[in-house]
Amino acid sequence: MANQEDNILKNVIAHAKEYGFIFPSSEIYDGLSAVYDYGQNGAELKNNIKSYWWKFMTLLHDNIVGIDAAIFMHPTTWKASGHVDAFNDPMVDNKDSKKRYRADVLIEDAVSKLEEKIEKEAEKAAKRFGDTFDRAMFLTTNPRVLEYQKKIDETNKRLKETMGSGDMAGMKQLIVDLDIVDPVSGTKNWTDVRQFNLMFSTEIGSLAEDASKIYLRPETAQGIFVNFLNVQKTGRMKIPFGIAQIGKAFRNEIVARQFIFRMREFEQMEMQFFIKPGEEMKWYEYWKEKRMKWHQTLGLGNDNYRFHDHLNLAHYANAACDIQFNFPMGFKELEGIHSRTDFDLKSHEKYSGKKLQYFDPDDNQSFIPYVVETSVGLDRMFLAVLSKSYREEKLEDGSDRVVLRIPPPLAPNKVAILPLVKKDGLPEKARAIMDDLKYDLRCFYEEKDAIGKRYRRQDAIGTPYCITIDHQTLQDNTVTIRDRDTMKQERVNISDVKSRLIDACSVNNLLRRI
RNA sequence: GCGGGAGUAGCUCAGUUGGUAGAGCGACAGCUUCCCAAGCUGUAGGUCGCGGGUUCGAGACCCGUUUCCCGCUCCA
Repeated sequence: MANQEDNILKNVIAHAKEYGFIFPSSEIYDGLSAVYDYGQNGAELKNNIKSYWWKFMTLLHDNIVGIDAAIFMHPTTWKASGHVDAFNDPMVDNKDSKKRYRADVLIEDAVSKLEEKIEKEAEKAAKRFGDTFDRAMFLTTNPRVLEYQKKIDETNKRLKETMGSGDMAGMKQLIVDLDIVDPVSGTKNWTDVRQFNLMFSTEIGSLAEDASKIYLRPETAQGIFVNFLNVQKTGRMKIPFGIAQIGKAFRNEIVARQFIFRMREFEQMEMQFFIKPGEEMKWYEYWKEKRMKWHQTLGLGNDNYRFHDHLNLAHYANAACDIQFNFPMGFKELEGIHSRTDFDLKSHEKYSGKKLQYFDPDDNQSFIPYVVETSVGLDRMFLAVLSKSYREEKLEDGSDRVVLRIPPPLAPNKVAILPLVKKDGLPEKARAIMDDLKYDLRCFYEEKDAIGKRYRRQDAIGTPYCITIDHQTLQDNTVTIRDRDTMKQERVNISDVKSRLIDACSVNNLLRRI
């Protein structure tokens, strides 16, 4: 079973490359780990997914507007968001409690416990010896104290060394040697110590001495939060309202694998919805339902989606869940829906010294809004569509075909224009038909090879319709429309073709069904 | 990050104990005009992932490196 599913992913990856959807980045130089390029068909599919999302947010909701913030942001942004602290320290997880600690803090705590032990020994001795107690003498001669002190000195020395050299293994060994237990679970079941440096950095300013370090954003959300007031004021937005954004984000993942599921450079489609404090659970439920509906309307199969509640909440959230999708490698996160409270705006207020509040004219009070966030991984969405569309079919006549049953509004090409033969004026007629369609529909023209072969080629890239121009076309202005999924053909008048195809292939019509 | 496997034409692969690369499919051009990939003719593609070593000689052997896949680990 698992093996079969592995093969599906493998075949999808091979198909994606062979038909111009996804290529490994800089492949002629052996590629770059966990970085991929979208090819001629992939770029179209990706743009169509973006369009479906963007229009859903900004056309269907008159209280949601879109922005496009820069990838570079002021470094303090990432202090306020919590990313600098969480991403740049040596961290270690306890596998039982699932809690994450700074390794150096754990070790320092252990040292202070040893110091407390020495102090206790000294107090005990002081009681026993009364006035004759010589503390300095005791501390330098008592064997137990000396043992503790030796351990403290040694630990401090090793901590300094490992921190200085970035020796994570040495730090882990220190945790093991000190028998440090997790205060929550009480176990010593630790992961390796890892330097969390998940943000990519670069320098701004071309003069080396003036250059200052800045980060490539690890999430797009902060671009929305820092623009909260700009948008609210210039757009005269009234709460509740949302700000949507599609853009790239970057994370230097330790392990990035599974094709485009986890990449170092990826794209997010995010909407932050600003609301009154106390109403967050209402809106959280509202957006859970809305977003699920958006996914299911694509028609990839409702059983392939499920909610997954977060048990361990991130530092900013008071409720969070994923919409998971049934990928070839199993159910995995496709979209996150988080109730972020006022964590982000409050933090930006603190760091920037600027008020980030909303004045509510109803009760003449200003407050920091709460936020409900929905965030889709665009590349994951792409993988969801591609992997569920991919079919290896056995036809009635015994032959095979590979078809991408991509929802027509998302398909890279909407229609292929195929003259049955390349003579007798059929190509000219076909070109004329295409010239009429090309403003509204992405067309693909081809006259080479047998018609059946051309149909199969279109199946492989997910073109939902093929128009075939034959000799009868020249007589009565009819063509056949061949359906990708049923492979059935229907003869229709040329004048009816355009509206029919637009009906079936437009993103806007898909939106109407949500 | 650790362990295992793989990297030969666009794709799938072959290449016998080391003697300086092949097939099928595909692509392209022409013929054929046949509505569901399989007719005919011809053409173009590879310094065998990269670097080094052993050897008279390496796609084959050794070392390093890189990319991908699988398992473990990890995953705001």
